[in-house]
Amino acid sequence: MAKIPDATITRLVRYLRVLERMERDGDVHTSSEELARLAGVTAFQVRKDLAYFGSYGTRGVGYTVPVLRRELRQILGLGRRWRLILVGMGRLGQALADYPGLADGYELVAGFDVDPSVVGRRVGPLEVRPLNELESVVQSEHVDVALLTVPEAQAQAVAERLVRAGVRGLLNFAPVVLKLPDGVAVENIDFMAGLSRLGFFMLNPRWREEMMR
Amino acid sequence: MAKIPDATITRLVRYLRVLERMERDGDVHTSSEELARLAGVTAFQVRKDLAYFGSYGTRGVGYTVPVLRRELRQILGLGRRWRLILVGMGRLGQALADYPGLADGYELVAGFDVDPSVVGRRVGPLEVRPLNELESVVQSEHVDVALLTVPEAQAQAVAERLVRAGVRGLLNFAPVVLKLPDGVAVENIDFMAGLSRLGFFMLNPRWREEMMR
DNA sequence: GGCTGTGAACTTATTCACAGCT
DNA sequence: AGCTGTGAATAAGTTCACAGCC
Repeated sequence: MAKIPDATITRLVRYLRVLERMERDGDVHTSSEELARLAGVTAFQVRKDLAYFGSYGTRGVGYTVPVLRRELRQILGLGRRWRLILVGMGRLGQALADYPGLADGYELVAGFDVDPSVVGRRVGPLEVRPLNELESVVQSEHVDVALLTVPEAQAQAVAERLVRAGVRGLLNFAPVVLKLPDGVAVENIDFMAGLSRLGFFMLNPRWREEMMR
Repeated sequence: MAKIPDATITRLVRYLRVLERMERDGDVHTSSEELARLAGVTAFQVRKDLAYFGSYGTRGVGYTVPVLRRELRQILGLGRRWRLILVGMGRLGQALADYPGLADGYELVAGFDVDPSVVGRRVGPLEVRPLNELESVVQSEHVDVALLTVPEAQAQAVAERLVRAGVRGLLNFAPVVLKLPDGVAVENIDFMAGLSRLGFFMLNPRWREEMMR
């Protein structure tokens, strides 16, 4: 099977959001046209993106919202409930701990911090544990993914500990490029990088067509 | 001048980070080779990315760290100090308000919330203002960018208010695709989308080469 | 001699047109 | 007749090889 552009994966997430809204609104039937409009892409793109994975619609008819939704959730790994931990329970970690949207496809099993004044506190559904329990909890609780919300300076070291302990995926909120072995999936949520890109686009409003200088 | 891939912009941010570390470490001189290694890309890519904007090195010699750093900051709009506001002072907003990294190229001028129990409180360097002062502050304080940290349900409406008030850039933390007029720069910081992509990559460790099914 | 800057080759991604089902 | 699924055409982005300059 063909190699899949990772822009496709990003778009699948969008389609899924659109479908989930449709399902909440009670819509049962849709088309590549409508999906495209609501996701802000072209109908060609929708069909091509889906075609990488299979064929989920009916020619001449369209797509059935709950069916396509289920398939996309499957593809994106939301078929299983990933087990997550939060590492770093500062304000960002705390905000994530009781973000209700997480409850959907994920199970938050623990939160860690080094700071003794935070350890033991209850945050959302979690009691904060000391960082030295990290390895044992990752193993005993079969943790899949860590949300890394520690300060920049510690991010690389903590990430390495997590990988050694057996975590397979990392959602990194620190503004550093983590160097980790292959086989570990990493996504970066880097708002400072976003701000810098924003600066560029504001300075160059016509950057899509022509460039400054 | 040529059209610039936006992947290039994302990489420029990385190069800048590498250069800033080099400068802190006192390195004055570098090469496309070294930059590439530290940024995790190829030397060709570094040179091509820079070439879109000008020529900042010396043939046979390499690049001067402070010079290239200054140029990249210029390109990414860090030459000027953007004026920011925070809209939504929940835990995420609060975490951003006293994130020290922001102080660098940005000036946080105000924070807003609807919740009367938050309004008036001091958060980091800010006193939280009521949302109905939004328009007047955006104008009087010449706000460039809003960091949008309101709940999903309000994001679109608040974004529209911000744009009408004259904000030119939006860093959107809500998991929705904002529909806004052209000319407004938007960057999305969407950790739920990141988690979904992570799920895909964990299910398909060889996604780069071959695909499942 | 060595490293940058860049046109040309190649690879990947998107757009399109239409064949294939229902 | 209508809308999906997909091979082929086009466009975009990356890699490369080497010309240009220090």
